[in-house]
Parts: sequence; structure tokens; C-alpha cells
Amino acid sequence: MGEILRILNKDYRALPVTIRDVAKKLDLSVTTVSRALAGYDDVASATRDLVIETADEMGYVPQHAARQLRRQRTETIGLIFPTSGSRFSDPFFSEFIAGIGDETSKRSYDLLVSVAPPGEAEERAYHLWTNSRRVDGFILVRTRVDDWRISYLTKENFPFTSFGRSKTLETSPHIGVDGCSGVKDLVKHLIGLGHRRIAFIGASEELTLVGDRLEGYQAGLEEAHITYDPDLVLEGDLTRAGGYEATKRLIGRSPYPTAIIGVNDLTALGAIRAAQEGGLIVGKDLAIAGFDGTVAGEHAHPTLTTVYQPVYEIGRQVSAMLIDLIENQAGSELENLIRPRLIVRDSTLNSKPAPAD
Amino acid sequence: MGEILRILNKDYRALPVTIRDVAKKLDLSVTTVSRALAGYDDVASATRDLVIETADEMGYVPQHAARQLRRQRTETIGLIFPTSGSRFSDPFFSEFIAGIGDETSKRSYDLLVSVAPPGEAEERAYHLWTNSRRVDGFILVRTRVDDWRISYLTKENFPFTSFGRSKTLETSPHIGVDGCSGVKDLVKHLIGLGHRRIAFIGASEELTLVGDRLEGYQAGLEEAHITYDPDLVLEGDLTRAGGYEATKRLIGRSPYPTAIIGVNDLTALGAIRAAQEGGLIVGKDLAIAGFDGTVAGEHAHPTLTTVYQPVYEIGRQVSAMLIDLIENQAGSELENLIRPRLIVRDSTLNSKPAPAD
DNA sequence: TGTACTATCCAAATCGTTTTGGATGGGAGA
DNA sequence: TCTCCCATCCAAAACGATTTGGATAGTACA
Repeated sequence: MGEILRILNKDYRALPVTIRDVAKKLDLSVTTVSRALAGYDDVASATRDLVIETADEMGYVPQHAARQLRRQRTETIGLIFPTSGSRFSDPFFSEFIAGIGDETSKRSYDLLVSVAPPGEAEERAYHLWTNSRRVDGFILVRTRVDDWRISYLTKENFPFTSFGRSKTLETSPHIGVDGCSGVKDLVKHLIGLGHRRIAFIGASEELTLVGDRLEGYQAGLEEAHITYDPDLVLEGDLTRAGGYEATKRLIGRSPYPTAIIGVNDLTALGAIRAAQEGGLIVGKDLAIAGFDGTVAGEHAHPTLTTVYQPVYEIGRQVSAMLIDLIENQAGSELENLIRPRLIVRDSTLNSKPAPAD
Repeated sequence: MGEILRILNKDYRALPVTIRDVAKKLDLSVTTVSRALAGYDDVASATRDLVIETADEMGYVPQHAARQLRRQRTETIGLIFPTSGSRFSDPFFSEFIAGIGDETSKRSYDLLVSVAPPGEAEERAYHLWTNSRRVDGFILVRTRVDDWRISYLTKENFPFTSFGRSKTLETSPHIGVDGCSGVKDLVKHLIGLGHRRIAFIGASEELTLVGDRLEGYQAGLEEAHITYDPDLVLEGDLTRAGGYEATKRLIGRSPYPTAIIGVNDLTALGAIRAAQEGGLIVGKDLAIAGFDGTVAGEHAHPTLTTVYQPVYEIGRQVSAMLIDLIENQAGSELENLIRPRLIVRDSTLNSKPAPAD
């Protein structure tokens, strides 16, 4: 019969079996079936076993929409990636999602993903997902100093956790990477090699990660009693092109800096390219380092000195914290500050500058 | 009043405004409000305007679950990435999702993402999302020769489109990249430089993309009347480590091949690493090329010759096709075969082998 | 004036669950 | 034999939207 329908009607699709079908088959009430499957103890254990068995062999799976409507919970968390789509390729991304995905599926949550550049489209996206009760909570990445998302969700009392701190962030659990101490370690490493004219290519200071890392840069210099020179700090945009452009300008100067720190790996890769085009040998004439620990840095030539952050693990934790928050399971502390790890590679290693600075 | 609740109750969260609230405020029926918002013409235009206006200023957004339950459509598409989580970092991924995300949000669909390694967990994931009516359709990536996903979804008559072909795939629209002609171009390029001993590092032939590219390798050789030597074809696993291991073995031979093609960029990057550790100058002693066109290849040293496929665009198209399929909008053809583009860079360019082969 | 039609509105059913507040019957204890 | 209680079950009311199948009143036309 199903077979006939299938043949007659191109649009045939098997109707999903509902709880009512199971109830009818067993001559039980819908209530009992529901409670049996939910494991309540007001149904006889013989009945319960029978219900579970037949539900299973009938292939019954509760329809998500109905359950969600009744329970007013979606068991879904949202992630809106703040970027513009077309040339978006952030190695950070896949690892982060993998971390979130593993944790959520372990706790039988789902993950709803969207991509929206900061601004109006982003606001619309958050409004929509909160007001339509599309998700139970959000994971925020790339937090900003004045972060609209944080104030909005806080005002609405909507659960969220974030990767990154923010001055608007007071009460919601989050994971921060101590970019300050990470970059400070890097600066120390460079100073240990004899560098004194160290440049920093950042990005919009609206991003907390930028300010954080810049702070580490300044702290590192200060500790070595090197006066901070604003001329050595340029602004990129977290992309390779940004790093390339800024480096072009830096090596055009005389004297040019002997070391460059990129605020992230992509920036540093752009810097390497620019330096090499300018005829400099990276790792010898000029030291270059990044921040992130991406695959691309491992394969660059020379291999890139960087500050590594465990993105997969961060994704896992930040979603675990969110689910705890949604389910009102206290226990996760407010801030988890991860200390990143310096990885020294060839792009800085043999770069002792001339002793006469 | 809301303010008081907010103070008294830590768990206070604003109740979303429902269509009933809007109806009550305007002293209209729920029906009329619904139909006004849906744009039916059986409501007076003055009423319609009023409804739209007040709904807007009350911040009314239809609750997704309720609408979905009634309409039996989710306006959501699913993507289950076939990989194991922990060390997953595929540059392909972020660009593909960006493509899908832009297209779906343009057509006001949502994207549900999960990660599950091929096998039991994957099957459970598909079962769950189909039976619970969690999504309206799926996008498949990394299709396999005998693909359980394809047979399952076909049997269930559940909409899907895929990136990649398969022998189990007969009726569903998909985008294929002509890896065969792509690799053939690459082989021609290498032969043009004088290479004759060209190795190929593949991966499980269960993946259609592997067989496809291998075919191109063989076709290229044949066209140049070079006999195919199975000893020159090794199996990697699409990762850098796989390429590294295989290359170690290749360059241990005597004579070693003068050129190596990696089935993807990561494989080729591993090959470069192994060759360099073995004391070979890539691009001179040994030519190496990949397939994908990822960022990492651009920054490798030497820069990697590769076959570029427009992943963002493919993501966009494959989701557009899926939505058309879901909404029964005919028009999209069954197969869209994209011809990838050879990008010649330094890793092969100056690699004319000694004329006496 | 009566009829037919149109424009505008609405009550109630429905989607598939979960939850509330009983109903029922059999056994134990007096 | 009569209560009372407990174990087991269930009817009906939600949840918030859409859709079906009218109802109502005003207008046009004879």
C-alpha cells in the first residue's frame, strides 16, 4: 500500500509515526505511552518495557516541534559567526565548531549556525532567534569592547556564554585566553634574542582580543625598560592582506624594525610574504611571529613562531558552560582564563639582530 | 511590574509576545491577525496596515515551534560533517559553511550543523533528524562510492543535495567538481615540464573524490603514452600526516619519482615537509602539487601548485538547489559539473628534471 | 423590498507532544 | 464485609501558530 502510493505519487514521503500510532497499536492512552517513554514510575514496569519495545520497532521518534512547543525549550544552541561571508576562511572556525559539536551532541543538544557581519544584519539575526524562541542560548565569539550582543542578551536575560571578555560582560560565564601574558612571553622571547625594535600589527581595537594582546606587547616592553613607541604599532584587520600592507610600510622605514608581531597568524603570514618580497630573509633579517597556532603557520616557510590556544577544547568548554547555564546547573565558575602556550619555530629562531642597535 | 518581577526573580525572562497578545490589543481575532501578517487579501487594507504596525511595535515574532508544528515544515536544512572531531581542522569547512549560510539566510532558512564520523553515530544522527522532522533536507559532503546516506535518504524520499557524485546517486541534484579533468591538466603540466615518473598519493577509494582524481591521473599518463605504474600510487588519508608518511616512502626509493601529486592540499603539504626533511629542494629536485586551493597552500614554501575549486560558491549553489528541491521549484538541473582551475605556483615551476630520465 | 454578492471578519479544528488532575479496581487490614 | 490505599491508567487542557468553513453586514441590482 505504501508501495503503491510511492509509485503513484512522486511527492510521497512516509508519514512519521506519532505517539498516537504507538498508543493505538498497544491499545493504551497517549498519556501512558508518553510517561512510559519518559520513565515515570506511575506506569507498570511490564507496560513500560512493552511500550519502549514497540515504540522502538515502530521507529517512533518524538517530533521536535511538538515537544518544543509544549516544553518551551528547544535544546538547541545558536552560534552566529560575526564575519562577512564571501572570502571568509578562518581556520579557527572548523576546530571551534568541532569542539562545540562534540559537546552538544554528547548532551543531545543541536547547534544552529549562521553567519552575519557585525551591524544591522547581526542584530536582526539575534532578535529573530531570541524572539522566535529558536534557540535556548548563544555562544559568542570575537567579543568586542562595547558589545551590543552582550548588552542585548543581558537585558533580555537570555542565556549565553562567550569566548572572550568584554567590558560590557559582567555576569555571564565565559572563557578568556590570556592574550596579554601570551604576547608578553613572545616579547620576552624576542628580547632574549636581542631584539629591541619590535613592531606590532594589530586590528580594530574594538575587538577585545586586540586590546588584550596589545597590552601584553606593552607590558613586555616595559618589563625590559624599552620605551613604547606608538609608531611601531600599526592596524591591520586580522587578514593576510592587512598584515601584508602594514609590513610593506614597516620595512620601507629606515631603520626598519627587527621583529614584527602579528595579532594573529594570518596577519603574520601576510607579513612574511611582504618581507620576502622586500628581499628580507625571515628568521634572520627579520623575526616574525603570530598568535593562534593554526595549521597554516606550521607549514609556512619559515615555520611560524606563534602563541597557541586550544580552540577545540575552548569550543567544548564554552558549550558545556552554556548548557549548564540553560539547565540551571550551577557550578561552572564565571571566568575560565586559559593561558596560551608559546611555540617557538624558525621564523624567529635564528634572528639575532646586529648587536649595535 | 516587569521590573519588579525582574528584581524579585533571578530567573525572570520576558515572555515572548504571541499572536494572541496582538489580537487582544487590537480587539481582533487571532485569525485576522494571522492572515493580515501573511498578506491574504481577505482582510481590509486599513486593518492589515494597523496589524502590521502594532505587531511590529509590540515586537511580535511568530514562535518557530508552533508554526513548524502546524505547517509541518522546519525551514531548516541539515549538514552533518563526516569527520571525527578532536583534531579536525579542514580549511574547506569554513568557506563551505559561509557559502551555505549566506544562501540560506537570504532565503530565510536556518542551518543545523553536526559532526559525526562515518558509521553508527552518523546513522543515528540522520535517523534522528529525519524522524523527528528536525530539518527539511540535507546537504551531503564527501560522498562515498557506496554511500549509506544516499541510499537511506533516497529510500525515505527525503530531500537532499550533495557535493560530490556517487554510484548510489541517481536522482538527486548535486554539484560535482570534475576532479578527473583537473588532475589531468595537472599531469599535462608536469609532463610538459619533462616529468615522467609522477607519483600519486591518494586516500581511501571509498571516497568518490579520490577515485575521480585518480582517474584523471591515469588519463593524463595515458594521453602521454606513459604506462601506468601502480607502485607509484600510494594511499594517504587526506591529512598532512598521511602525505608525510607516503612521501617518506617514495623518496626512499631509487630512483625516486620526480613529481608527486597529492589528492588534496593537506596531503601535498605533508609531502613538502617530508621532502624537505629528506634534503630535497621542492620545486627543483622534486615537484609537488595538490588539489583544493586552500589558503595554506598559498603560504607554503614553496607556494603550492594546486587545482582550485570554488568552495564558497559551491556551498551557495548546493543549498540553493536544496531549497528549490524542498519547495518543489523545478528548474535546477540534476548535475552541475564544475571544472576546477589549475593554479601553477613555485612548487612545480622550476622543476625540469634532468633530460636523461 | 427582496435577493445576491462581496468584503471583511471569526470560531473552532488541527499539528504532536507533555502535564494536570483525576478515575478505576484490586488487595490489605479492620 | 467494609474501608482505605496504592498501583496503574487516562481524558482533557495546554503550548502558539495556521487553515477551514462559515457568519455577518453592507452594497448593488432587480
